[in-house]
Amino acid sequence: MSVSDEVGDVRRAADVNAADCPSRLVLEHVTSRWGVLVLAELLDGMRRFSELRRAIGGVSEKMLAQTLQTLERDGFVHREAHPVIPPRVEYTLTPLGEEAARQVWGLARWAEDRVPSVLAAREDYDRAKAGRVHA
Amino acid sequence: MSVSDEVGDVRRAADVNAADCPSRLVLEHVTSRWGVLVLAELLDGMRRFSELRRAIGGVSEKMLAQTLQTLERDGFVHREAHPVIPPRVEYTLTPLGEEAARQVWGLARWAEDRVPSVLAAREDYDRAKAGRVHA
DNA sequence: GCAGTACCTTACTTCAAAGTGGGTACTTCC
DNA sequence: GGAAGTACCCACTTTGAAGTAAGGTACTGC
Repeated sequence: MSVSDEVGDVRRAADVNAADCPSRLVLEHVTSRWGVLVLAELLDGMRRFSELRRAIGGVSEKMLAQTLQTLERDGFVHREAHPVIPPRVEYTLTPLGEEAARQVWGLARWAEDRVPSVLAAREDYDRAKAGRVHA
Repeated sequence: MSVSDEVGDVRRAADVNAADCPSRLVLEHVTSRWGVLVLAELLDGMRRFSELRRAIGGVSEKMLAQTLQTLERDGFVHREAHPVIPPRVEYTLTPLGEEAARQVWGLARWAEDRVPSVLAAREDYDRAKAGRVHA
């Protein structure tokens, strides 16, 4: 008899190690290629669509729009469209989104810092592997 | 004149917002679908290949092997193969990998906790959108 | 002597993610 | 009056990530 019988609720039910757990999707959305960068950028404050596009190198309009929609649907970003000409749409983090953003921002910062270590590790690995092939 | 002229080194050069920055790849490896789960699992200590396979629901042998190789090459995971029969291979985190694992573990935990909030947000979003269509 | 175990690798296939190029509707700038 | 800016959407194509299935080794146990 497990912890959550009796009622069909989700007390402690979420488990990322379960293949069909919804937490997997939540995780995949915030750690997605562009999701990470959008969240990190928004941590700095409100941004317009084209500001995000310019800030995040290499993102296409399509992917940015798609990423923002996913994040909005999950309740991480708030979208405010002003019915003016030219169109003005402002994106901000929700409290929930700020929690996520803080974590991925840390990760992004860490990745930047550790680039030299990783590059060195890769060289070691590749050299060791090449050596094994020739031997 | 920028901060890093004079020498061709990489002082403060890493920037995740630059399309061609290596930090992008580092980030993508640790935040990859299976990478997150492998790192989080290894935070608990040494694991064998088949232990990881059993622990992480839904991962195929191919993807697990591939993920472990990527993480090993980047210097996050240490692989120790014992030449015995049947083969025994032990995976552990390197100090660098532990830094990454701690962060993604936090993210995984957070995702589990926030599943109800996200599910609720999605319902709101979908309901609002459906309403707009019918109106 | 065949199944089973452990740790993969390779080949083939599938499918979703991502890029490309177009269009919209309206305004301001030159 | 033509270009540029704004915030997208849509259709199409390409890429690459992932799943499936099979093979391979060197044994152990039945």
